[in-house]
Amino acid sequence: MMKRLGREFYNRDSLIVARELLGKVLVHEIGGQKVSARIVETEAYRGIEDKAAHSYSGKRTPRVEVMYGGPGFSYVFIVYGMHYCFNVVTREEGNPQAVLIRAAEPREGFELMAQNRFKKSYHQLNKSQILGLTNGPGKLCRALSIDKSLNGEDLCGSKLYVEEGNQESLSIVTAKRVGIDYAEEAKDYPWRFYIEDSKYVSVR
DNA sequence: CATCAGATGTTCT
DNA sequence: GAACATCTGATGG
Repeated sequence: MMKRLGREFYNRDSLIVARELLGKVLVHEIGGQKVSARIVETEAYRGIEDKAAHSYSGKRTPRVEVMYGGPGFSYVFIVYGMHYCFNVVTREEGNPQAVLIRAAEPREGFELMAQNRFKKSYHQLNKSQILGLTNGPGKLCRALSIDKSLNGEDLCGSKLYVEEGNQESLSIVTAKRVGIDYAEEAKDYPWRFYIEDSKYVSVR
């Protein structure tokens, strides 16, 4: 049984949390079932001063409200009208930062993930479907049954949380964030991180 | 393989 | 109306 990350882990700058989440395991327990995946790709969104962040310039709408709360809660929103994105809220109350979880490697609950993504049994999936289970922010949410009902969920609880992975040494790649062409100079900031040798990274 | 249209909730214009 | 922290299926190489 691995240790669950506590409140203080999340109460730091998004750039630190984004790096340190790599290799950790995202867990969702639903009705006795446990689904989990090893985080391999993240992006930091640094709040008020980050033109790519939903909370840029202190913008405050019902959607982003949870980003203004304390650290260690989930921020789930809908992108392009049909997909969910899962973030962990970082920094103290009033400082609206977050880390987007972009990709992960399936670890437990393969059957449920296969059903959620393809309405098929895991052993019926081809290679490309297996690699496509959780290699993107929307896919990951679908596979792990993460939707808007989990917006604002306490990640220090026992339903949706992150736990330590094995203490391996990772080769981390730093890159530009994805899908934020509108963000002017911020679109080029190197605030995306991924594990170099993972097959589940969304884009290279 | 690559490219592209189409799906559509929330926010902003 | 338009744009968006995306994915899928169709079409052509």
